[in-house]
Amino acid sequence: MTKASWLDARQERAWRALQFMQMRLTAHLARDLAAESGLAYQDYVVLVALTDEPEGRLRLFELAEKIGWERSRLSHHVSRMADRGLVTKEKCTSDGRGSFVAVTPLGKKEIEAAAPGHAESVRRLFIDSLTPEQLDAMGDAAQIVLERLSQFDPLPPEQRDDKGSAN
Amino acid sequence: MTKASWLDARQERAWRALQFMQMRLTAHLARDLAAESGLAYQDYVVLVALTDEPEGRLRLFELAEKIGWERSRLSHHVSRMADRGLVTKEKCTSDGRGSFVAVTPLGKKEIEAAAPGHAESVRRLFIDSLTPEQLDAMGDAAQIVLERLSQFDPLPPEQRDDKGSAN
DNA sequence: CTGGAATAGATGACATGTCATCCATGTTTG
DNA sequence: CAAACATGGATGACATGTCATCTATTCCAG
Repeated sequence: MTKASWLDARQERAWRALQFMQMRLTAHLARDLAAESGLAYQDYVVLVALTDEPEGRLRLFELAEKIGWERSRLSHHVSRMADRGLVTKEKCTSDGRGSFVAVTPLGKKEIEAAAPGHAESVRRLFIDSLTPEQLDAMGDAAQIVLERLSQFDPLPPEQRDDKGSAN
Repeated sequence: MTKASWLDARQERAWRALQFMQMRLTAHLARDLAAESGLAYQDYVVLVALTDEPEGRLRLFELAEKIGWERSRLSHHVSRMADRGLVTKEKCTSDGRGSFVAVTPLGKKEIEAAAPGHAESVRRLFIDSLTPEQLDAMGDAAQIVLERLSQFDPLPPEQRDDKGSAN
């Protein structure tokens, strides 16, 4: 350890454990998902977000917001998914600039086939390791961090005055 | 929600919050780091792992293990870092196949310049949002998940018989 | 010691993500 | 209404990650 930062041992432990957990967990989940379906984890995220909508479709920017991706990443990825027939792009009539992404029947089929297995993986690899209390504690903590984070986030990357007074 | 999986609402909430936290947090940290130093987050990880060692160097496979990366990813990335003069590769005398990666003075300088700012970001964006108890709880939980995970992990991706009896 | 397996690492082809930029449309304001 | 500006999205160049494969070495069984 020695350096690594100016976090104390405890903080450091927690921080590293979290990072490692995230890394390992997503690698594992992605592997399982790929093995049991033709979907990459990213495809899964997109498809869930879409099928989750009553219309089965969203404007690109809304979808990006919903899943927390950058616009351009989503644009690229949706194109690739469209090539594979998992989604389609539809022009938006009310706003000439925009488009919708919509799940196709194929996409729906794939996601429905993949979801139970994925959920099982999540349970097996993550949820089942923890008590409900621990899980809640993690969820609550994550929520809190997210809320704080959003106070910083919207700012254009410039005006951070660190030691400042606000918040 | 409706579909999304076979997790109950609580589990789902926690799981999603964690994922989002991770995503936002690392994006933010990477942005801060890049703004304040010439380092990408990945560079930081590698350099910390190396400077953390008494010798300032590690075999590639050890480094990969330590930071949880795939070999090939590390190999590529170390090459790029070597091109930038942050690390060097040294032949291993005791094992003709292997090499060491070692921090260079430049790498050391950069990491030392970057570390305090990064630590500050971690504190500001993550640690300070939580009580010490919450932080510990997260760390402990992550540790537990990691340990369970390692029971699955070493298996070659094939022999998973899901509904099986083991564990 | 020798032939086969395992290991360390490099490499190239390809998939994915990021960044800057561009275009078209929409929105605002004088 | 027109000129400036903002927004949604696409795009191409480039950075990064993954996968399969290759080479060189080491290890191990006979």
